[in-house]
Amino acid sequence: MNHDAPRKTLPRLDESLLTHLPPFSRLERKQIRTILDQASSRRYDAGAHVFDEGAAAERFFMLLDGYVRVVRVTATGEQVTALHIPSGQLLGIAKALGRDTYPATAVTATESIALSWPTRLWDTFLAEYDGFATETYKTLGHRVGEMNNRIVELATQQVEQRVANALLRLVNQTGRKVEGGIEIDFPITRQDLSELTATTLHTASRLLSGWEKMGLVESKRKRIKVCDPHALVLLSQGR
Amino acid sequence: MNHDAPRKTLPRLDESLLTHLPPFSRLERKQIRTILDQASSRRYDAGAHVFDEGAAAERFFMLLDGYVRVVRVTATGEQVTALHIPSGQLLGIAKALGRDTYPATAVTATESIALSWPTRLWDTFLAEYDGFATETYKTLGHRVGEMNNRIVELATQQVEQRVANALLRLVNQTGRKVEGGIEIDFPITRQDLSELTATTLHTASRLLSGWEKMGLVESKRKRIKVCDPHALVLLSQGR
DNA sequence: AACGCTTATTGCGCTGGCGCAACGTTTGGG
DNA sequence: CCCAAACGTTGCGCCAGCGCAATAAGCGTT
Repeated sequence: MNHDAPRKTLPRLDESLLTHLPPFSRLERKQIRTILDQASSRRYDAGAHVFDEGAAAERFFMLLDGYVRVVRVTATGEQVTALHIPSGQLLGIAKALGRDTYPATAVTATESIALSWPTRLWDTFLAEYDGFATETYKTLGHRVGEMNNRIVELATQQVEQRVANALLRLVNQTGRKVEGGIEIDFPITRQDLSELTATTLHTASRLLSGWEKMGLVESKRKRIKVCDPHALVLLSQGR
Repeated sequence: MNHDAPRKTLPRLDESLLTHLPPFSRLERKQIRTILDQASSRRYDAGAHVFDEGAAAERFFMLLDGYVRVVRVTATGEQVTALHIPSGQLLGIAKALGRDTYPATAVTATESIALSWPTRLWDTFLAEYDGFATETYKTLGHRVGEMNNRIVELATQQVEQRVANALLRLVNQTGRKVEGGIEIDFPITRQDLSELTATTLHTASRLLSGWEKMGLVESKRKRIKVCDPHALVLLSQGR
Protein backbone atom coordinates (compact mmCIF):
# COMPACT_ATOMS: atom_id res chain seq x y z
CA MET A 1 0.00 0.00 0.00
CA ASN A 2 2.75 2.39 0.91
CA HIS A 3 5.36 4.40 -0.88
CA ASP A 4 8.15 1.94 -1.14
CA ALA A 5 10.20 2.22 -4.25
CA PRO A 6 9.85 5.43 -6.16
CA ARG A 7 11.50 4.93 -9.50
CA LYS A 8 12.41 7.20 -12.28
CA THR A 9 10.31 6.52 -15.32
CA LEU A 10 12.33 5.17 -18.17
CA PRO A 11 11.46 7.88 -20.67
CA ARG A 12 12.83 11.19 -19.52
CA LEU A 13 10.16 13.37 -17.95
CA ASP A 14 9.03 16.11 -20.24
CA GLU A 15 9.42 19.72 -19.17
CA SER A 16 5.91 20.57 -20.26
CA LEU A 17 4.66 18.58 -17.28
CA LEU A 18 5.57 21.42 -14.97
CA THR A 19 5.83 24.59 -17.00
CA HIS A 20 2.19 25.55 -16.63
CA LEU A 21 1.88 24.69 -12.93
CA PRO A 22 1.92 27.72 -10.63
CA PRO A 23 4.78 26.76 -8.33
CA PHE A 24 7.05 26.36 -11.34
CA SER A 25 5.57 28.67 -13.91
CA ARG A 26 8.10 31.45 -13.48
CA LEU A 27 11.10 29.22 -14.00
CA GLU A 28 13.54 28.85 -16.86
CA ARG A 29 13.49 25.71 -18.94
CA LYS A 30 16.87 24.80 -17.52
CA GLN A 31 15.73 25.05 -13.93
CA ILE A 32 12.76 22.86 -14.67
CA ARG A 33 15.10 20.34 -16.22
CA THR A 34 17.12 20.23 -13.00
CA ILE A 35 13.98 19.84 -10.93
CA LEU A 36 12.70 17.02 -13.09
CA ASP A 37 16.00 15.21 -13.02
CA GLN A 38 15.77 15.07 -9.24
CA ALA A 39 12.19 13.86 -9.26
CA SER A 40 10.79 10.40 -9.02
CA SER A 41 7.60 9.63 -10.81
CA ARG A 42 5.14 7.03 -9.72
CA ARG A 43 1.72 5.70 -10.58
CA TYR A 44 -0.78 4.82 -7.87
CA ASP A 45 -3.80 2.56 -8.08
CA ALA A 46 -7.09 3.97 -6.91
CA GLY A 47 -7.25 3.67 -3.15
CA ALA A 48 -3.48 3.57 -2.67
CA HIS A 49 -1.87 5.45 0.19
CA VAL A 50 0.54 8.09 -1.02
CA PHE A 51 1.68 8.63 2.54
CA ASP A 52 0.37 7.96 6.02
CA GLU A 53 -0.39 10.19 8.96
CA GLY A 54 2.47 10.33 11.40
CA ALA A 55 5.04 8.82 9.06
CA ALA A 56 8.34 10.62 8.60
CA ALA A 57 7.93 13.19 5.86
CA GLU A 58 10.69 11.94 3.62
CA ARG A 59 9.30 13.23 0.37
CA PHE A 60 7.00 15.90 -0.97
CA PHE A 61 4.76 15.43 -3.97
CA MET A 62 3.27 17.08 -7.01
CA LEU A 63 0.09 15.43 -8.17
CA LEU A 64 0.22 15.29 -11.96
CA ASP A 65 -2.93 13.33 -12.62
CA GLY A 66 -5.81 11.99 -10.56
CA TYR A 67 -7.35 13.01 -7.27
CA VAL A 68 -6.26 12.56 -3.72
CA ARG A 69 -8.31 12.60 -0.55
CA VAL A 70 -6.60 13.82 2.59
CA VAL A 71 -7.98 11.75 5.41
CA ARG A 72 -7.67 11.49 9.15
CA VAL A 73 -8.60 8.42 11.12
CA THR A 74 -9.92 8.65 14.65
CA ALA A 75 -9.01 6.43 17.57
CA THR A 76 -12.21 4.50 16.95
CA GLY A 77 -11.48 3.93 13.29
CA GLU A 78 -13.85 6.44 11.75
CA GLN A 79 -12.51 8.32 8.77
CA VAL A 80 -12.83 12.04 8.24
CA THR A 81 -11.90 13.60 4.95
CA ALA A 82 -10.21 16.93 5.50
CA LEU A 83 -9.51 17.95 1.91
CA HIS A 84 -9.68 16.92 -1.71
CA ILE A 85 -6.64 17.68 -3.79
CA PRO A 86 -6.94 17.90 -7.57
CA SER A 87 -4.06 17.39 -9.97
CA GLY A 88 -1.59 20.21 -10.39
CA GLN A 89 -1.15 20.76 -6.68
CA LEU A 90 1.58 19.99 -4.23
CA LEU A 91 0.89 17.65 -1.37
CA GLY A 92 2.75 16.22 1.57
CA ILE A 93 4.35 19.58 2.16
CA ALA A 94 4.93 18.98 5.84
CA LYS A 95 8.04 21.12 5.62
CA ALA A 96 5.95 24.19 4.86
CA LEU A 97 4.30 23.66 8.24
CA GLY A 98 7.53 23.18 10.11
CA ARG A 99 6.76 19.51 10.64
CA ASP A 100 8.77 16.40 10.01
CA THR A 101 5.88 13.97 9.91
CA TYR A 102 2.82 13.99 7.67
CA PRO A 103 -0.20 15.45 9.47
CA ALA A 104 -2.73 13.27 7.67
CA THR A 105 -3.04 10.33 5.31
CA ALA A 106 -3.30 10.83 1.56
CA VAL A 107 -5.37 8.30 -0.35
CA THR A 108 -5.87 8.33 -4.09
CA ALA A 109 -9.49 8.55 -5.21
CA THR A 110 -8.61 7.47 -8.73
CA GLU A 111 -5.60 6.03 -10.41
CA SER A 112 -3.06 8.82 -10.07
CA ILE A 113 0.39 9.92 -11.03
CA ALA A 114 2.66 12.00 -8.86
CA LEU A 115 6.18 13.29 -8.91
CA SER A 116 8.08 13.42 -5.67
CA TRP A 117 11.29 14.81 -4.28
CA PRO A 118 13.20 14.09 -1.11
CA THR A 119 12.26 16.55 1.62
CA ARG A 120 15.85 17.70 1.96
CA LEU A 121 15.42 19.50 -1.35
CA TRP A 122 12.56 21.61 0.03
CA ASP A 123 14.74 24.42 1.32
CA THR A 124 16.66 24.50 -1.93
CA PHE A 125 13.43 24.84 -3.88
CA LEU A 126 12.31 27.67 -1.64
CA ALA A 127 15.58 29.51 -1.94
CA GLU A 128 16.49 28.93 -5.56
CA TYR A 129 13.27 28.98 -7.46
CA ASP A 130 11.51 32.24 -7.96
CA GLY A 131 7.83 32.13 -7.12
CA PHE A 132 7.97 28.68 -5.57
CA ALA A 133 7.69 30.00 -2.03
CA THR A 134 4.91 32.48 -2.75
CA GLU A 135 2.88 29.97 -4.70
CA THR A 136 3.18 27.19 -2.18
CA TYR A 137 2.21 29.51 0.62
CA LYS A 138 -0.75 30.55 -1.44
CA THR A 139 -1.98 26.99 -1.79
CA LEU A 140 -1.34 26.57 1.90
CA GLY A 141 -3.40 29.65 2.60
CA HIS A 142 -6.12 28.34 0.38
CA ARG A 143 -6.21 25.06 2.23
CA VAL A 144 -6.31 26.76 5.59
CA GLY A 145 -9.22 28.78 4.27
CA GLU A 146 -10.99 25.60 3.25
CA MET A 147 -10.41 24.03 6.61
CA ASN A 148 -11.76 27.12 8.27
CA ASN A 149 -14.85 26.94 6.16
CA ARG A 150 -15.36 23.32 7.02
CA ILE A 151 -15.16 24.14 10.70
CA VAL A 152 -17.77 26.84 10.33
CA GLU A 153 -19.92 24.52 8.26
CA LEU A 154 -19.71 21.66 10.70
CA ALA A 155 -20.42 24.03 13.55
CA THR A 156 -23.43 25.78 12.13
CA GLN A 157 -25.07 23.94 9.28
CA GLN A 158 -27.51 21.09 9.03
CA VAL A 159 -26.57 17.85 7.36
CA GLU A 160 -28.61 18.65 4.27
CA GLN A 161 -26.77 21.92 3.77
CA ARG A 162 -23.39 20.36 4.34
CA VAL A 163 -23.98 17.63 1.80
CA ALA A 164 -25.23 20.15 -0.73
CA ASN A 165 -22.15 22.25 -0.11
CA ALA A 166 -19.80 19.32 -0.45
CA LEU A 167 -21.38 18.35 -3.73
CA LEU A 168 -21.05 21.88 -5.05
CA ARG A 169 -17.42 22.06 -3.98
CA LEU A 170 -16.62 18.80 -5.69
CA VAL A 171 -18.38 19.91 -8.81
CA ASN A 172 -16.49 23.18 -8.85
CA GLN A 173 -13.13 21.58 -8.22
CA THR A 174 -13.41 18.54 -10.37
CA GLY A 175 -16.60 18.84 -12.36
CA ARG A 176 -16.79 17.69 -15.93
CA LYS A 177 -19.57 18.98 -18.19
CA VAL A 178 -21.63 16.14 -19.50
CA GLU A 179 -24.97 16.04 -21.19
CA GLY A 180 -27.67 17.13 -18.79
CA GLY A 181 -25.40 18.44 -16.06
CA ILE A 182 -21.99 18.37 -14.47
CA GLU A 183 -20.48 15.17 -13.23
CA ILE A 184 -17.91 14.68 -10.50
CA ASP A 185 -15.20 13.06 -12.53
CA PHE A 186 -13.95 10.53 -10.06
CA PRO A 187 -15.71 7.61 -8.42
CA ILE A 188 -17.35 8.65 -5.19
CA THR A 189 -19.46 6.45 -2.96
CA ARG A 190 -22.15 7.44 -0.48
CA GLN A 191 -19.69 6.45 2.18
CA ASP A 192 -17.08 8.87 0.81
CA LEU A 193 -19.65 11.62 0.72
CA SER A 194 -20.66 10.92 4.28
CA GLU A 195 -17.04 11.08 5.43
CA LEU A 196 -16.72 14.44 3.74
CA THR A 197 -19.75 15.82 5.49
CA ALA A 198 -19.60 14.12 8.85
CA THR A 199 -22.76 12.12 8.52
CA THR A 200 -23.68 8.50 7.88
CA LEU A 201 -23.90 6.83 4.50
CA HIS A 202 -27.56 6.23 5.22
CA THR A 203 -28.38 9.87 5.56
CA ALA A 204 -26.28 10.73 2.52
CA SER A 205 -28.10 8.08 0.53
CA ARG A 206 -31.49 9.34 1.64
CA LEU A 207 -30.62 12.90 0.67
CA LEU A 208 -29.38 11.89 -2.75
CA SER A 209 -32.46 9.76 -3.34
CA GLY A 210 -34.63 12.69 -2.42
CA TRP A 211 -32.76 15.06 -4.68
CA GLU A 212 -32.86 12.59 -7.52
CA LYS A 213 -36.66 12.45 -7.25
CA MET A 214 -36.72 16.23 -7.42
CA GLY A 215 -34.48 16.19 -10.49
CA LEU A 216 -31.56 17.99 -8.87
CA VAL A 217 -29.07 15.19 -9.35
CA GLU A 218 -28.67 11.88 -11.09
CA SER A 219 -26.53 9.15 -9.72
CA LYS A 220 -25.41 5.70 -10.51
CA ARG A 221 -23.05 3.58 -8.51
CA LYS A 222 -20.00 5.70 -7.61
CA ARG A 223 -21.08 8.44 -10.01
CA ILE A 224 -22.89 11.64 -9.19
CA LYS A 225 -24.13 14.16 -11.72
CA VAL A 226 -25.49 17.51 -10.65
CA CYS A 227 -28.28 18.66 -12.95
CA ASP A 228 -29.48 21.75 -11.14
CA PRO A 229 -26.60 23.44 -9.34
CA HIS A 230 -28.62 26.51 -8.58
CA ALA A 231 -31.20 24.57 -6.61
CA LEU A 232 -28.37 22.97 -4.67
CA VAL A 233 -26.97 26.38 -3.87
CA LEU A 234 -30.33 27.32 -2.42
CA LEU A 235 -30.41 24.15 -0.35
CA SER A 236 -26.86 24.77 0.84
CA GLN A 237 -27.97 28.07 2.28
CA GLY A 238 -30.94 26.57 4.06
CA ARG A 239 -33.44 27.59 1.36
CA MET B 1 -13.32 49.06 18.21
CA ASN B 2 -10.79 48.77 15.48
CA HIS B 3 -7.10 49.26 15.04
CA ASP B 4 -6.88 52.89 14.20
CA ALA B 5 -3.85 54.62 15.58
CA PRO B 6 -1.04 52.35 16.65
CA ARG B 7 1.41 54.46 18.59
CA LYS B 8 4.84 53.93 19.92
CA THR B 9 4.84 53.77 23.66
CA LEU B 10 6.65 56.65 25.19
CA PRO B 11 9.18 54.61 27.12
CA ARG B 12 11.43 52.72 24.75
CA LEU B 13 10.43 49.06 24.44
CA ASP B 14 12.75 46.80 26.31
CA GLU B 15 14.64 44.09 24.46
CA SER B 16 13.78 41.50 27.05
CA LEU B 17 10.22 41.56 25.71
CA LEU B 18 11.26 39.53 22.71
CA THR B 19 14.47 37.72 23.53
CA HIS B 20 12.80 34.66 24.98
CA LEU B 21 10.10 34.32 22.32
CA PRO B 22 10.78 31.58 19.76
CA PRO B 23 10.58 33.61 16.55
CA PHE B 24 13.23 35.97 17.88
CA SER B 25 15.20 33.83 20.27
CA ARG B 26 18.13 33.25 17.96
CA LEU B 27 18.74 36.90 17.26
CA GLU B 28 21.42 39.32 18.37
CA ARG B 29 20.57 42.11 20.77
CA LYS B 30 21.15 44.59 18.00
CA GLN B 31 18.72 42.92 15.63
CA ILE B 32 16.07 42.87 18.30
CA ARG B 33 16.67 46.55 18.86
CA THR B 34 16.02 47.22 15.18
CA ILE B 35 12.89 45.11 15.25
CA LEU B 36 11.55 46.89 18.32
CA ASP B 37 12.27 50.29 16.87
CA GLN B 38 10.02 49.45 13.94
CA ALA B 39 7.25 48.13 16.15
CA SER B 40 4.16 49.81 17.46
CA SER B 41 2.84 48.75 20.80
CA ARG B 42 -0.76 48.93 21.79
CA ARG B 43 -3.07 48.00 24.61
CA TYR B 44 -6.50 46.52 23.92
CA ASP B 45 -9.51 46.40 26.19
CA ALA B 46 -11.15 43.02 26.68
CA GLY B 47 -13.45 42.38 23.75
CA ALA B 48 -11.61 44.71 21.39
CA HIS B 49 -11.06 43.70 17.78
CA VAL B 50 -7.39 43.47 16.90
CA PHE B 51 -8.31 43.03 13.27
CA ASP B 52 -11.34 41.98 11.25
CA GLU B 53 -11.97 39.23 8.79
CA GLY B 54 -11.58 40.38 5.24
CA ALA B 55 -9.80 43.62 6.09
CA ALA B 56 -6.55 44.44 4.33
CA ALA B 57 -3.71 42.82 6.22
CA GLU B 58 -1.73 45.95 6.86
CA ARG B 59 0.04 44.77 9.97
CA PHE B 60 1.10 41.61 11.71
CA PHE B 61 1.17 41.20 15.47
CA MET B 62 2.98 39.67 18.40
CA LEU B 63 0.76 39.16 21.40
CA LEU B 64 2.79 40.14 24.46
CA ASP B 65 0.14 39.77 27.10
CA GLY B 66 -3.45 38.56 27.26
CA TYR B 67 -5.47 36.15 25.17
CA VAL B 68 -7.04 36.43 21.78
CA ARG B 69 -9.89 34.45 20.29
CA VAL B 70 -9.84 33.95 16.54
CA VAL B 71 -13.42 34.06 15.41
CA ARG B 72 -15.41 33.66 12.25
CA VAL B 73 -18.89 34.99 11.80
CA THR B 74 -21.41 33.26 9.58
CA ALA B 75 -23.84 34.86 7.18
CA THR B 76 -26.54 34.47 9.82
CA GLY B 77 -24.49 36.13 12.53
CA GLU B 78 -23.47 33.09 14.51
CA GLN B 79 -19.94 33.13 15.83
CA VAL B 80 -17.54 30.24 15.65
CA THR B 81 -14.27 30.33 17.50
CA ALA B 82 -11.53 28.75 15.44
CA LEU B 83 -8.56 29.16 17.76
CA HIS B 84 -7.35 30.60 21.03
CA ILE B 85 -4.03 32.36 20.95
CA PRO B 86 -2.01 32.78 24.14
CA SER B 87 0.58 35.47 24.67
CA GLY B 88 3.97 34.98 23.08
CA GLN B 89 2.56 34.07 19.69
CA LEU B 90 2.34 35.84 16.40
CA LEU B 91 -1.06 36.57 14.93
CA GLY B 92 -2.47 38.17 11.86
CA ILE B 93 0.21 36.54 9.79
CA ALA B 94 -1.82 36.59 6.59
CA LYS B 95 1.40 36.98 4.66
CA ALA B 96 2.54 33.50 5.72
CA LEU B 97 -0.53 32.17 3.95
CA GLY B 98 -0.01 34.15 0.79
CA ARG B 99 -3.02 36.31 1.59
CA ASP B 100 -3.46 40.03 1.68
CA THR B 101 -6.56 40.09 3.86
CA TYR B 102 -7.09 38.62 7.30
CA PRO B 103 -8.87 35.26 7.14
CA ALA B 104 -10.70 35.72 10.44
CA THR B 105 -11.43 38.22 13.17
CA ALA B 106 -9.26 38.47 16.26
CA VAL B 107 -10.99 39.49 19.47
CA THR B 108 -9.26 39.92 22.79
CA ALA B 109 -10.57 37.75 25.60
CA THR B 110 -8.84 39.83 28.24
CA GLU B 111 -7.14 43.15 28.30
CA SER B 112 -4.13 42.55 26.07
CA ILE B 113 -0.97 44.09 24.77
CA ALA B 114 0.46 43.49 21.32
CA LEU B 115 3.28 44.73 19.20
CA SER B 116 2.72 45.13 15.51
CA TRP B 117 4.65 45.82 12.36
CA PRO B 118 3.59 46.89 8.90
CA THR B 119 3.12 43.89 6.65
CA ARG B 120 5.67 45.20 4.20
CA LEU B 121 8.35 44.26 6.74
CA TRP B 122 7.30 40.61 6.67
CA ASP B 123 9.58 39.60 3.84
CA THR B 124 12.48 41.42 5.46
CA PHE B 125 11.90 39.56 8.71
CA LEU B 126 11.81 36.24 6.86
CA ALA B 127 14.98 36.98 4.95
CA GLU B 128 17.08 38.74 7.54
CA TYR B 129 16.31 37.07 10.81
CA ASP B 130 17.61 33.63 11.45
CA GLY B 131 15.00 31.25 12.76
CA PHE B 132 12.10 33.60 12.18
CA ALA B 133 10.86 31.69 9.16
CA THR B 134 11.21 28.24 10.72
CA GLU B 135 9.54 29.27 13.92
CA THR B 136 6.62 31.01 12.31
CA TYR B 137 6.00 28.07 10.05
CA LYS B 138 6.09 25.88 13.09
CA THR B 139 3.36 27.87 14.81
CA LEU B 140 1.47 27.81 11.56
CA GLY B 141 1.84 24.05 11.42
CA HIS B 142 0.68 23.80 14.97
CA ARG B 143 -2.41 25.83 14.22
CA VAL B 144 -3.21 23.78 11.17
CA GLY B 145 -2.90 20.72 13.36
CA GLU B 146 -5.34 22.22 15.83
CA MET B 147 -7.80 23.05 13.12
CA ASN B 148 -7.54 19.54 11.83
CA ASN B 149 -8.27 18.20 15.26
CA ARG B 150 -11.27 20.43 15.61
CA ILE B 151 -12.63 19.15 12.31
CA VAL B 152 -12.24 15.57 13.44
CA GLU B 153 -13.80 16.41 16.79
CA LEU B 154 -16.77 18.19 15.28
CA ALA B 155 -17.23 15.37 12.83
CA THR B 156 -17.11 12.47 15.22
CA GLN B 157 -17.67 13.45 18.82
CA GLN B 158 -20.69 14.11 20.95
CA VAL B 159 -21.31 17.50 22.48
CA GLU B 160 -20.32 16.28 25.93
CA GLN B 161 -16.95 15.06 24.68
CA ARG B 162 -16.31 18.23 22.75
CA VAL B 163 -17.00 20.46 25.71
CA ALA B 164 -14.79 18.32 27.93
CA ASN B 165 -12.04 18.52 25.33
CA ALA B 166 -12.36 22.26 24.97
CA LEU B 167 -12.12 22.71 28.71
CA LEU B 168 -9.03 20.54 28.87
CA ARG B 169 -7.41 22.42 26.03
CA LEU B 170 -8.08 25.74 27.69
CA VAL B 171 -6.72 24.47 30.95
CA ASN B 172 -3.57 23.19 29.29
CA GLN B 173 -3.00 26.35 27.32
CA THR B 174 -3.91 28.93 29.86
CA GLY B 175 -4.51 27.13 33.14
CA ARG B 176 -3.43 28.64 36.41
CA LYS B 177 -3.02 26.45 39.46
CA VAL B 178 -5.28 27.59 42.25
CA GLU B 179 -6.36 25.95 45.44
CA GLY B 180 -8.50 22.95 44.68
CA GLY B 181 -7.83 22.77 40.95
CA ILE B 182 -6.76 24.61 37.84
CA GLU B 183 -8.55 27.70 36.68
CA ILE B 184 -8.83 29.08 33.19
CA ASP B 185 -7.21 32.40 33.72
CA PHE B 186 -9.36 34.58 31.57
CA PRO B 187 -13.06 35.34 31.79
CA ILE B 188 -15.07 32.84 29.79
CA THR B 189 -18.83 32.71 29.55
CA ARG B 190 -21.06 29.76 28.76
CA GLN B 191 -21.70 31.48 25.48
CA ASP B 192 -17.98 31.56 24.68
CA LEU B 193 -17.67 27.91 25.55
CA SER B 194 -20.59 27.06 23.32
CA GLU B 195 -19.04 28.94 20.42
CA LEU B 196 -15.86 26.98 20.93
CA THR B 197 -17.66 23.68 20.80
CA ALA B 198 -20.44 24.33 18.34
CA THR B 199 -23.32 23.94 20.70
CA THR B 200 -25.75 26.24 22.48
CA LEU B 201 -25.10 28.07 25.70
CA HIS B 202 -27.96 26.10 27.22
CA THR B 203 -26.35 22.77 26.59
CA ALA B 204 -22.99 24.07 27.79
CA SER B 205 -24.62 25.36 30.95
CA ARG B 206 -26.39 22.07 31.59
CA LEU B 207 -23.15 20.14 31.17
CA LEU B 208 -21.23 22.40 33.52
CA SER B 209 -24.01 22.22 36.11
CA GLY B 210 -23.93 18.46 35.90
CA TRP B 211 -20.17 18.33 36.25
CA GLU B 212 -20.28 20.72 39.15
CA LYS B 213 -22.68 18.42 40.98
CA MET B 214 -20.27 15.56 40.37
CA GLY B 215 -17.38 17.65 41.68
CA LEU B 216 -15.45 17.75 38.43
CA VAL B 217 -15.51 21.51 38.07
CA GLU B 218 -16.43 24.62 39.98
CA SER B 219 -17.62 27.73 38.30
CA LYS B 220 -18.70 31.20 39.06
CA ARG B 221 -19.73 33.85 36.63
CA LYS B 222 -17.16 33.94 33.82
CA ARG B 223 -14.81 31.72 35.76
CA ILE B 224 -14.27 28.00 35.40
CA LYS B 225 -12.07 25.88 37.61
CA VAL B 226 -11.33 22.27 36.76
CA CYS B 227 -10.98 20.15 39.89
CA ASP B 228 -10.70 16.68 38.41
CA PRO B 229 -8.94 16.83 35.03
CA HIS B 230 -8.58 13.08 34.83
CA ALA B 231 -12.32 12.53 35.02
CA LEU B 232 -12.73 15.08 32.25
CA VAL B 233 -10.23 13.21 30.13
CA LEU B 234 -12.33 10.10 30.52
CA LEU B 235 -15.46 12.00 29.53
CA SER B 236 -13.67 13.49 26.55
CA GLN B 237 -13.02 10.01 25.25
CA GLY B 238 -16.60 8.89 25.67
CA ARG B 239 -15.93 7.13 28.99
C1' DA C 1 -31.34 51.59 47.18
C1' DA C 2 -33.17 50.92 43.04
C1' DC C 3 -32.56 49.90 38.30
C1' DG C 4 -31.02 47.72 34.15
C1' DC C 5 -27.90 44.78 31.92
C1' DT C 6 -25.40 40.64 31.45
C1' DT C 7 -24.79 36.02 32.62
C1' DA C 8 -26.42 31.59 34.29
C1' DT C 9 -29.94 27.86 35.34
C1' DT C 10 -33.53 24.72 34.41
C1' DG C 11 -37.92 22.59 32.76
C1' DC C 12 -40.34 20.88 28.74
C1' DG C 13 -41.50 19.47 24.19
C1' DC C 14 -39.95 18.56 19.60
C1' DT C 15 -37.21 16.79 15.80
C1' DG C 16 -33.11 15.91 12.78
C1' DG C 17 -30.69 12.46 11.81
C1' DC C 18 -28.52 8.22 13.70
C1' DG C 19 -28.57 3.15 14.50
C1' DC C 20 -30.35 -1.05 13.20
C1' DA C 21 -31.97 -4.13 10.01
C1' DA C 22 -33.46 -6.07 5.86
C1' DC C 23 -33.24 -6.08 1.13
C1' DG C 24 -32.00 -4.80 -3.69
C1' DT C 25 -28.43 -3.92 -7.31
C1' DT C 26 -24.03 -3.75 -9.67
C1' DT C 27 -19.46 -5.43 -10.48
C1' DG C 28 -15.65 -8.25 -11.06
C1' DG C 29 -13.25 -12.59 -10.48
C1' DG C 30 -12.76 -17.50 -11.17
C1' DC D 1 -22.27 -18.01 -15.79
C1' DC D 2 -22.42 -17.93 -11.11
C1' DC D 3 -21.17 -16.25 -6.83
C1' DA D 4 -19.31 -13.17 -3.48
C1' DA D 5 -18.31 -8.75 -2.33
C1' DA D 6 -19.09 -4.05 -2.68
C1' DC D 7 -22.36 -0.58 -3.05
C1' DG D 8 -26.97 1.45 -2.54
C1' DT D 9 -31.90 1.97 -0.69
C1' DT D 10 -35.48 2.29 2.62
C1' DG D 11 -38.52 1.63 6.78
C1' DC D 12 -38.79 2.26 11.69
C1' DG D 13 -37.92 3.66 16.39
C1' DC D 14 -35.28 6.33 19.43
C1' DC D 15 -32.75 9.99 21.75
C1' DA D 16 -29.19 13.75 22.06
C1' DG D 17 -29.42 18.11 21.98
C1' DC D 18 -31.85 22.25 20.28
C1' DG D 19 -35.41 25.93 20.76
C1' DC D 20 -38.36 28.25 23.70
C1' DA D 21 -39.44 30.34 27.86
C1' DA D 22 -39.37 31.68 32.43
C1' DT D 23 -36.52 32.71 36.44
C1' DA D 24 -32.63 33.79 39.14
C1' DA D 25 -28.35 35.67 40.38
C1' DG D 26 -24.33 38.84 39.89
C1' DC D 27 -22.54 43.41 38.69
C1' DG D 28 -22.10 48.23 37.47
C1' DT D 29 -24.32 52.79 37.43
C1' DT D 30 -26.69 56.71 39.07
